[in-house]
Amino acid sequence: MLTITDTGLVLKAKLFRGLADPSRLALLEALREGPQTVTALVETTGLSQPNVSNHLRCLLDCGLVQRSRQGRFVVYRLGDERIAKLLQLAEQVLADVARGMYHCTRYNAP
Amino acid sequence: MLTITDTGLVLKAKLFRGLADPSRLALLEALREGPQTVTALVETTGLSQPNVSNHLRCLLDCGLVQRSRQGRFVVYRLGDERIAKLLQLAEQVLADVARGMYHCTRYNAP
DNA sequence: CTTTAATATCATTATATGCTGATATGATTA
DNA sequence: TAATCATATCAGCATATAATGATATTAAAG
Repeated sequence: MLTITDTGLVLKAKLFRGLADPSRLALLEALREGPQTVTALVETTGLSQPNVSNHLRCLLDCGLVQRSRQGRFVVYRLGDERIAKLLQLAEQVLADVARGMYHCTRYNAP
Repeated sequence: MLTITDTGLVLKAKLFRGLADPSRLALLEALREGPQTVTALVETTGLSQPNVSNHLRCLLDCGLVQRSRQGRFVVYRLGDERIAKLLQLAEQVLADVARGMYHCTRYNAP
């Protein structure tokens, strides 16, 4: 019996939920280009600064990004190369499944 | 500027949200073993029948699973081989990031 | 054609979560 | 040390969504 409370499943769900938001995806995609300061990420994504910090904190807690301070800036980078691979694989899947996704009425962005 | 309303980002977020729930993951993991009827999935996962049907509908709309009728049973299977690859890659990432995920206070299952 | 089995849908509820605006912290420069 | 820049945190609101219980649909069997 594959119970829902199984730790592996819950962790995997958390990982995917980290990726399941357009704002966080925008941040991760931006970081695919290379490390960025918060200010740069705010400009790149057009999100508010608190919102960016919130999402980065979330991604940091989950290990999806790392950070380091440089003077009064904080630089974020992807936490693992395979995060980029996950994003890439998702793109490939979407290339075929995109039509279904597009018409899916659930999980619409606000 | 990588705006949040960018179609690609929104679709990718939807794809990940399809995977971002323990119940749906349990269903997908079960289907990794091979095609299954709804009844079998209910037994395997321990979820209620309406709940399973709801999630399967969601996964179906998004193209993550396919279905076909066999007598009065409906058999579901994964919609694309790469779905399984996504799940596998996620497992590998988790092997390294699991500690962070485990302590992440957000996205806790109900 | 009536009954039963298998699956799907619906309304409701409770919870989770993303966003905003205000504010706090931390680090540099004057 | 005061002022300023960069980032983080917090409370509150609005929305999204997962689960449940009841009910509808579809198909086989008697």
